[in-house]
Amino acid sequence: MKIDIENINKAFENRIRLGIMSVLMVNDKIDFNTMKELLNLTDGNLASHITGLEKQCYINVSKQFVGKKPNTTFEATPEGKLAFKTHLNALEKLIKG
Amino acid sequence: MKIDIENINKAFENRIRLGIMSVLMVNDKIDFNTMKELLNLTDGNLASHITGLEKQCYINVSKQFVGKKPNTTFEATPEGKLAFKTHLNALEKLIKG
DNA sequence: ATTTTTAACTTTGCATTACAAAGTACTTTT
DNA sequence: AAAAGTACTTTGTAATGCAAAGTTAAAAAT
Repeated sequence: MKIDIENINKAFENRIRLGIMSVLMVNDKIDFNTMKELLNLTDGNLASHITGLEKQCYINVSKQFVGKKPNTTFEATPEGKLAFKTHLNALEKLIKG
Repeated sequence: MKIDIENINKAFENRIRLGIMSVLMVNDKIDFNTMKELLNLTDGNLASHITGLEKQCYINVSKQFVGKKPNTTFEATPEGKLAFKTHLNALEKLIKG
């Protein structure tokens, strides 16, 4: 009865990144400020977690103008979605002994 | 659609502590070395996470002799079980958007 | 009797992480 | 011109994670 702790992805251990990914599994695209409010974060904190996930290629960040305001949006990559699902499976297995 | 990230307990964020608690939800008591092997940890690493969980009163640690060997066992406190369940509920909610 | 092993830590040292707060740059609204 | 919004980056500090080595004490082996 050895326990599978390897498939628990370090990138998703943190609750903020867990939150970000959860949001991005349900919402195709979401912008900076919406995410910030959903998760109740400071700008800097969100930005840094986003950078982390982007570096691992789990999300894509794109910038455009909406009306005349700059707008940054996030979306999960296929790779990110897969990794997150794997993570959730590992979590589930772990919890169910 | 604000997201509940507060009920995600920081004490259980780490995968090792998550593993420890999962094991202790299923197994009433478990000893140091069994836990160590289950989770594939070094002595020091297990000891430090155990100390963390004990300080929060989520687990109890007891020592006795089995045969003639010292034996340390862990068990989750009622408080710990409740906190862990709350954590899992928060996780589930989060994941299901 | 002395060495080795087992159990369970504690300490050390280093690298990483988390996060608030302040600062930056550029734009737009007032 | 001043204030506010968007999206960062930088700074500073504290906490975390973890392997590896060291410690203590009892037990088993030689």
